[in-house]
Amino acid sequence: MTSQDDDFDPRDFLPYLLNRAADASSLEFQAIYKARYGILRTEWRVLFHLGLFGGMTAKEIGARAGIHKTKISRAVARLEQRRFLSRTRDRRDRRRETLALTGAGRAAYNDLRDVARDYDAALVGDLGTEEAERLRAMLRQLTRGRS
Amino acid sequence: MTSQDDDFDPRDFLPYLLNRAADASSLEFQAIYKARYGILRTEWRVLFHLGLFGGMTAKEIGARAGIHKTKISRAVARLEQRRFLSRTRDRRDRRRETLALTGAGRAAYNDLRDVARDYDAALVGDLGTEEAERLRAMLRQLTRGRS
DNA sequence: AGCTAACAGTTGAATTTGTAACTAACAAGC
DNA sequence: GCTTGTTAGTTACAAATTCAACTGTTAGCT
Repeated sequence: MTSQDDDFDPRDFLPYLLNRAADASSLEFQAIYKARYGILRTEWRVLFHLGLFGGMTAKEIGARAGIHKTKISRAVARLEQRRFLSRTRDRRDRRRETLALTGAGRAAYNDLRDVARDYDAALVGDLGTEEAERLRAMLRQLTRGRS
Repeated sequence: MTSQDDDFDPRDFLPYLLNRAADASSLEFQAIYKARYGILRTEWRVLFHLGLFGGMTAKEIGARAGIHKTKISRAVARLEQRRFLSRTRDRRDRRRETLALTGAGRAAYNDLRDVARDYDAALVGDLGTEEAERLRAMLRQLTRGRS
């Protein structure tokens, strides 16, 4: 497959384009949750997994979101400090602790979910509804089996 | 625009899907340039801009790639240490220095460009050629005006 | 029971990044 | 020529991330 020709422009490289679009599209939203709740990207992700699925362990969040356990551990500690979540140690298996949002955590989740919805709508507006759906499908496919 | 309904699933959020696909699709390639040349992502990006466009200043690379000048500065320093690039201070404006790949730098660029081409082809294989072109166009559009 | 391996989660040290302040060089106005 | 403002690039310090080693707990095997 490897060729000698000089006909490949790395600016077209999909991982490059994906990274740039990901960075660009995250920037504004990131500024919002940082300003409103003083949280970082990993913390927002933990928040949204708990908001969406209810109680989960750190391990499960990491597995679903593709985030390393040390990052989760530190994000959970900070969210706990800010009283956005609480931990409950499992009776059956005392290594595991189930995480759940507090009232404040759920309020933040609901707020940010709404902001995300609006922001997503703006992006979809740029692309057209049908194209945006195509995009989501392709992004899921690229992630599947590779993460 | 903001709604009270509960009908938005953050797993569909485009920045989230973009970030996951970007991470997933970068991982393998990242492992390759790290293992072969001991370089990081920003260093690879600097390398590929220089390989593609020839001599440029750090500022220009940063502007084109959307990378902050401090990251560029450190990436350039490391690439210089590894003898992948050399600097030439401009006669006309002695604040500026033009960067250019050395022989070793060009060899690394050529090698990695080929790897990138093959890797890109594998991703395109997953999506289909036409869909992949659509994807690139959408990613460029999302980046445009937002970065 | 006693031993070993695996697992959930945390922590410390080294690396990397981000923010702001800095140096050196140029440019424009007076 | 001298001030003031801007620019290219670097650096210092704080914050975040990674990697490996660690604690405490469970499960399996003999």
